[in-house]
Amino acid sequence: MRTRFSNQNCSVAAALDVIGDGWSLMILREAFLGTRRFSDFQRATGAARNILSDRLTHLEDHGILQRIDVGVHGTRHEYALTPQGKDLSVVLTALRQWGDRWIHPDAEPLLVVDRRTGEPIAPLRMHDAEGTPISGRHLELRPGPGATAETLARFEASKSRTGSR
Amino acid sequence: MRTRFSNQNCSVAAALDVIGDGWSLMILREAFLGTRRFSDFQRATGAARNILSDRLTHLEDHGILQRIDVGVHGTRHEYALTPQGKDLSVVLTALRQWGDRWIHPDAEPLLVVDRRTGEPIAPLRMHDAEGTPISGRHLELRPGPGATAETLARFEASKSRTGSR
DNA sequence: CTTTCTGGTTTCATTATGCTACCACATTGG
DNA sequence: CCAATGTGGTAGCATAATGAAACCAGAAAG
Repeated sequence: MRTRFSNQNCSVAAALDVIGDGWSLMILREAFLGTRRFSDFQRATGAARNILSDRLTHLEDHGILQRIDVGVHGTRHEYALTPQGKDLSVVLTALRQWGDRWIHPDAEPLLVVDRRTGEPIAPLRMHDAEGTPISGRHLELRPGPGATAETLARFEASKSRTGSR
Repeated sequence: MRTRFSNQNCSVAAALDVIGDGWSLMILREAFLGTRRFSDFQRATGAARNILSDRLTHLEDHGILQRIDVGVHGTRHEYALTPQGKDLSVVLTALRQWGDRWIHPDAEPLLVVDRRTGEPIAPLRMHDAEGTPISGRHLELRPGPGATAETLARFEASKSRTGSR
């Protein structure tokens, strides 16, 4: 079976179990462009109908999309982003900006702009608790409140070897 | 064959062709934790050795990792992040923060902290060109300099129907 | 009341994944 | 120097996921 990652005590792994499949992210990309109907997703992504059906159900089960009845007697519906789904815009934007920088430099297919000014938004950056931009070499990962004993053990081990990373 | 997305004139799709597979992101997560050796990646991710070998080669081919000889006579090597690979830290962080918020609320397995202060970094946000935080409803996607005729046509079509999104 | 559209499900061939075993070369210990 | 062990893979095979196409039921349109 396709390995699931959720047992790894890691939010990255947990997120990947929900959206870590290529089609899911393509569906979400379309959802952020305003697509809501099954057949529109199909046309826009090119996914096979069974795969699309499967992924839409999966995203609904995980609270990313919600199915909303539209026709009068309701076998017809739309898929809308939930707040949890909308919160993925940062992930999509991070991916898009990375792709723009390294794969399509100076030829961005799409721009994320501020609709009030028409100006592209700033590249995403990381900031410290006070809001000051922080460079990659000042970042460090360390166990949090949800760390398991296994996670803690791993950090103990690496701390003695290196200064971590 | 597994469908590739690069033909879609979209940086998200292009990025997914490079890192859009579950194992690739798990490998990158480990790389950011300081892992560099084949067997360490194997232990940490649990990926089968052939899959791991395949993905490491793929990531190297796409400029995310570079293979560095270490043993004296060099059949032994390490995989290090390139600048292009390091630039994925925003993507990983976005995924981690989303997973922390929605899947492990109040029980984050790992925290991204500023190593100088030990304080967790701020949640990623989007900002306009002047650096002011911008809310999701003010964001809009529009064709950029690399948009194909097809992309442009699609935006023309949707503009007439709705006010876009 | 027939036709078409939407939103799927089923079937089946093709690919990718995940094990396990195996292998070549290097290093280590004695 | 020689054996044992570690590293970084490949090879082969069973199983699971994917993708294409056909099929289908209910709703809407005419």
